Order: sequence, then structure tokens, then C-alpha cells
Amino acid sequence: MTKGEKFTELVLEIFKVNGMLNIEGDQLTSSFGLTSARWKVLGAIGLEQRPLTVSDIARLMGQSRQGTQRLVDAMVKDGVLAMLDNPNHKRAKLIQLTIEGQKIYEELDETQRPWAADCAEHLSNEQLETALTVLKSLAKKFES
Amino acid sequence: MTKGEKFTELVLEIFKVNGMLNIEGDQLTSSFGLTSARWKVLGAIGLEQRPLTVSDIARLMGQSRQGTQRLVDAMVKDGVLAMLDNPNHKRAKLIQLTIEGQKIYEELDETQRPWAADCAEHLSNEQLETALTVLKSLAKKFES
DNA sequence: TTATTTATGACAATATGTTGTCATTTTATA
DNA sequence: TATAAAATGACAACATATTGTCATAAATAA
Repeated sequence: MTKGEKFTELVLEIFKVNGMLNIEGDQLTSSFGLTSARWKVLGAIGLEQRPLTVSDIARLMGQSRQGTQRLVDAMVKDGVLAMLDNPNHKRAKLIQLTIEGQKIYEELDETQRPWAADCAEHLSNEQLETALTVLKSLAKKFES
Repeated sequence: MTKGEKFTELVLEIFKVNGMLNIEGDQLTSSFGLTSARWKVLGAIGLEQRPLTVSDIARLMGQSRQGTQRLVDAMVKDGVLAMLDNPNHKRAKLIQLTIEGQKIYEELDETQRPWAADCAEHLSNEQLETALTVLKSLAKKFES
């Protein structure tokens, strides 16, 4: 089997696991009134520890600006995110977590940690590292 | 960094690369009037080399039966797939490639092969193998 | 400074994908 | 065989995601 064929198999597996991870994420977050997609937005802001514009969040998530905008708008409406005036840009508001958003973010972190540990249990550090390297290499290749 | 944290990073990268691969697939297939999602359906049937039910295809793709049904219906309408009566089931038709579908499948295979080889170029066989192992292990963990 | 290019939000169209539900068919079980 | 359980297609509702377009704001270049 050539490397190209192996790669093709990897691609199909990425598609499959992506779907499964979204379902897992939906289950982990449902009791907080969130979804997998919205959790990612929360995580992007939470990780950066500072208010971000919608475009910033989209870039961090590797998704379209427009799709991210819709998620952010919905989350603002739901009260987990808030918009701040941006001194550097008249239209591009800064998005931050509300108190409730912060609380959910922290509680979800507590939920996610043991889940991730369980998922990683039967994988070695080297395996995880290699898989990550491969995916990052692909992301870099496709990002232009 | 714990294995769990490493795993979390891997998950985020899977999300990102999944989106990028869909965009790549859309570009590779657009001149054939297809999309990434429909190409996967074509590939599932093409690989099995025999007519499949919609449920079969959904299982192979690791996606919902209903979503797959919609793709198949659209592709039948577009003339790349055809439905056959199934001697084993009154309602579950067998889906097969039409002549045109077969032609597109083969031409796409020619397009995809050098693309995959190029993607895999800077990755070793061991890296690909390990990444595949990790993802398959996750798929297995989540599939129940 | 002025003109051009780029970035951004807003809105819409379309494709993709999951979940839920129902009726029907098939399969498994008692 | 008769009943219960599971599988399947059909249809709908909803969430997610990309692409396209437009007007405006910001950054860059001339």
C-alpha cells in the first residue's frame, strides 16, 4: 500500500471521527444548554483569556467568519457571550464571556478533563504526539 | 503536558483539518458537478464494488442514515446513482453507480491519487500508520 | 494626503449533518 | 407460529458550515 493510499484511508477516518467527536461534544455540553460548535467558541475565547473579535475567533477555529458570526450572535442572545465596544475598530466588537459564560466554561473544563484522559488512556504519548504532528502538518499544507 | 491535554489538542486539530479537507474535496470535485460529501457516497459504493442500501452506505461513512438518504436522493436525481429493486427487502432499494457515475468515479480516482501522494509526501509511512491507528482507536471507542 | 486594497459585519442562499417521529418491513424471540 | 424487537425509508425540524455579496471601516500604498 502506497503512502498516498494510506493517506486516503486516514482522510476517511478523519471524516468519521470528526462526526463522532461532534456527537460526543454535544452530549458533554447538552446539560449546559450548549453544543459542540458553541463549546468551541467558548473555548477559543477562554483559552486566549482576552476579548476577541468574531474574525479572531473564526481564525482560531479554522472556520469561516460568517459561520462563527452566527454562533456568536446566538450565544450573545443566550447570555453566555457579551459584546464590548472595540476602541480599535468602529464595527468589529470585542466578544467576551459573561459571568455565566465563564462559569459554564470552567464547569465544562472539569467535565472535559476526565473525558479526555479516558480517551487518551489506551494511547501512548508518542502516538498522540505523532498523530498531532501529522494533522498539524496537513493543516499547514491546506491553510493557504 | 498530560496525555489528556495532548488529546484535547488533537481533537481541535481534527476539527480544523476536517473542515479543510472538505474544502479540498469540494475543489477536487467541483468540475465534475460533485461535492466532498457526494464524493464520499460515490467512493463508498465504488469501493464495495456492489450495490448497497442507503443504510449500508451510511454505516460505511459513519454518518446518519437520514443524511445519507438525502445525498443519495440528490445524486439519483442528478443521474450519478440509480436505484435497483432489492430482492431481500421490499422498501430498501439497492443503490448503484450509473454509467456516468462510474465514469466520474474513475476520473476522480485519477485526480485524487496524485493529490493524496502530494499530501503524504512529507510524512513517513510510520507517521501515517500511527495517525491512522490513533484515529481508528478513537472511532472504535466512540462507535457504541 | 489620497487612492487602493484589505478586513469586517450583515444578510442571504445553499449544502451538510444530526435528531426525532412514523409507518412498514424484516429479523429475532418466546 | 405469533409476538416483540430492530431496521429501514420518508419526512420534518434544527444546527452547522461554506460561499457569495454588499456597505463600511481600517490599513496600505502611491
